[in-house]
Amino acid sequence: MRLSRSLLPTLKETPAEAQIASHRLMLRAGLVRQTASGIYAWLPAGYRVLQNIARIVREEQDAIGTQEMLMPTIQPAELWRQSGRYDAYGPEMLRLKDRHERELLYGPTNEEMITDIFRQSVKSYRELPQMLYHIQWKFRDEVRPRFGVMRGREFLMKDAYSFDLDYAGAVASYRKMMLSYMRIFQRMGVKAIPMEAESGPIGGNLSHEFIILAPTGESEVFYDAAFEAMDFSSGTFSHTSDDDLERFFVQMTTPYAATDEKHDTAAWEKVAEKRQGRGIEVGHIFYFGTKYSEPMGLTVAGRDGSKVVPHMGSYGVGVSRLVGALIEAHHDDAGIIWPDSVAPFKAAILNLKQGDAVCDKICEDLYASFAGNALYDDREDRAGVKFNDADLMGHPWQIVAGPRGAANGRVELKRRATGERQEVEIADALARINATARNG
RNA sequence: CGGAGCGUAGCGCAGCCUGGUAGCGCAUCAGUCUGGGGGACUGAGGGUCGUGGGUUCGAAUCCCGCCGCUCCGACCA
Repeated sequence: MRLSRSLLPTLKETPAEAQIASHRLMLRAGLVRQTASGIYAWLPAGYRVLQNIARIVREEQDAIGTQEMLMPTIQPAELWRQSGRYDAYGPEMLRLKDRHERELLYGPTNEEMITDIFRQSVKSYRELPQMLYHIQWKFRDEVRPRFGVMRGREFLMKDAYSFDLDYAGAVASYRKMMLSYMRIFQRMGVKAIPMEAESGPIGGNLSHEFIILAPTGESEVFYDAAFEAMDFSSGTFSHTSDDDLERFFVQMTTPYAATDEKHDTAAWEKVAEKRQGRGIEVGHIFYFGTKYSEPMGLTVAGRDGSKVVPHMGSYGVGVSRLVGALIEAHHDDAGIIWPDSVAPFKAAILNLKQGDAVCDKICEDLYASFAGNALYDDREDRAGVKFNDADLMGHPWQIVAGPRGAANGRVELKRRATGERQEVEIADALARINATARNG
């Protein structure tokens, strides 16, 4: 994108409503604008980040064999009556009526709908197990939205659902999902730790929430330093091997990890290397057996012809929340520091002397070589403005083209995360940038 | 849902207490000079003061209602 022709409204001052760092920075960096309490519009740069996060989620879900689909945001009340949740859910659910007075709702989650769809078409044990997911907007009418996109009312969530013939199968699905989640968060450059959780209104009895560490997180967390060295990149564990899944699950659930709600001081005392900090919940997985399949009449024929009620689980990642959470984990006084894998652009190109033939040529050539994956600051502004905006927006790399180096065909390359700057040949700058993994 | 606060130009704010027809900084536009960390000067544009009603000769200012937003606490991907 050319900055001079982009809707990328950076702010020098912080709007009064923003309190925490990520909210302030998202507004100042021109990523989002609020349209109502807890409801946000995603501007071009913010939307690119959102899509990058969704892309990583998608790739890692696909990698363990989860099928992507898309369910609607609006659901009939009837389905929720079948599960018993229509009355149980309470005022957090946004209820609507159409012109015929039919009762509808804006989905806060999709267990009922996926169960309904599944029961219509799947009739035999031969078709199980299956895992399905979609990335779709949800609405929960929070009493008190706050923290920008981290606790909005409308939010983008990846929700997945597993269907297995029995408990053992469901546990395997659950572990695959946990593995997929660890890979997702690792690729986004954050340390996530699964912690045992209450299963809440979704129901069930096996549940973990994924907490990423950030100094401004909402809850206090306690964990064993053993988590810090773990690596989940592909190759370390196979999602098709039961032994690997077992080994993985044991590794994840053996070291101590708890939020303040479930903190056990006696067990904590025994941890050799203690870590304590703040955390933000970005994912939550549940096994809930037949909580929905049973009342909604989902059955398949078993091997012997008898009816089998599938065991289910559901698995959520807060995609839009992650945008805020990643900023909480990666920022400094000057602005955002995007991990390479989710940054809206690979690099920013700063033309320090717009209108200078040599600078313009260098920048135009550079910009063309990025094929749209760079932000070209071609504004008629002074150097300081461009430096500050680039730092604020958090591009992993800045390529600075000014008259000082341009005459010798050199540019300055700055790494946002470290602040390191050096003058290099143009080709070297491109080589170094391309060496950083685009997709994490 | 309990408690508190705010709404005046794109953003940040003053003015309100003690009514007299709106101001500051930044941003924007034009021009000149500048040119490697938010530059300087000159000039210009932009606000039915959230909204409806009331009091008054006169309301941003006082009174009442409504709407919106935020913060603290209880609750949540």
